[in-house]
Amino acid sequence: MVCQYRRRKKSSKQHFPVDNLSPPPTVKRTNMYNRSTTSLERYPLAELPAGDNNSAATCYTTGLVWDVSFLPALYVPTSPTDASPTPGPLDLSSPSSLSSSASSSGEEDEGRTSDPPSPEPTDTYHPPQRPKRTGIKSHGALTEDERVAPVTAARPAFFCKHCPKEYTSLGALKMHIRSHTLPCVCPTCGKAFSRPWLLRGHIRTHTGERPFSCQHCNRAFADRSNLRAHLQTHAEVKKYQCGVCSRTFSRMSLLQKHSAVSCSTSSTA
DNA sequence: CTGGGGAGGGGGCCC
DNA sequence: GGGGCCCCCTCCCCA
Repeated sequence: MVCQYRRRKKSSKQHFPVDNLSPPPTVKRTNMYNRSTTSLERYPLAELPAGDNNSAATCYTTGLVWDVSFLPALYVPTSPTDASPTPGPLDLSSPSSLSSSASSSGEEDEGRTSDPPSPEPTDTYHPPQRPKRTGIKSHGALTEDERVAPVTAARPAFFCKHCPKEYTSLGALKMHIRSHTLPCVCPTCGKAFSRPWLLRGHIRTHTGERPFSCQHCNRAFADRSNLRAHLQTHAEVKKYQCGVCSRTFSRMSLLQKHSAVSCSTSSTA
């Protein structure tokens, strides 16, 4: 018995919610580590130059330069030509760590699952490009999943060996590594998840449980986020607003489509 | 084409 | 430090 799941791929979060009703996530998530780039990517569209949405995206991307600007403090170019997909930091401490089964020997999955049916992440993931670093000297006694770059006294960097992501705390890195090792396995269909609550939510798809109901229409949902999205349909003013025509949408994707089609000409003119 | 639901993922916060 | 939960987000599919 195989659960039929649609193939999903996570793309980079590069959209810009226009949240007129609540502070942008960047306000809420203030102090932690890796959210910075993502938060920057969520720069509200309405705050971007309204005359050129495409350029706005470009400008926004350019805005990442701000984020990148502090990276030299963290990154050490392992070589002047370190643009190759081969991640330098991974080579520093354990050249064979990549070839070894990191997920099976990592700190997370061992003993957590009997036999995760999901393919070994390290077998399939090919790190695209490790950002260049400054100050990487040596790695301490971490698991082979974890690499640390003692770059600055204030901000040590831990980064995942499975992907280019980096963290300033080991706990955050370990949390992230779970997304690679997927220690939580559905007993019904065998699908693996990174966190128990994700698994619980998935199990609801089997049981049909819908604990989250809309107070307006009594429609029930298995996922709170979906209920929240649904509540947007009841709202007169939706969460995402077009910076050009001020029309609001319940979903960012709808706003994007709208901006690309309806307001594209006016926004680019 | 638009709007909405379903499912899933990631990071942050709190305990 | 870890677990649980939350919020936000994305993608796919369908009406």
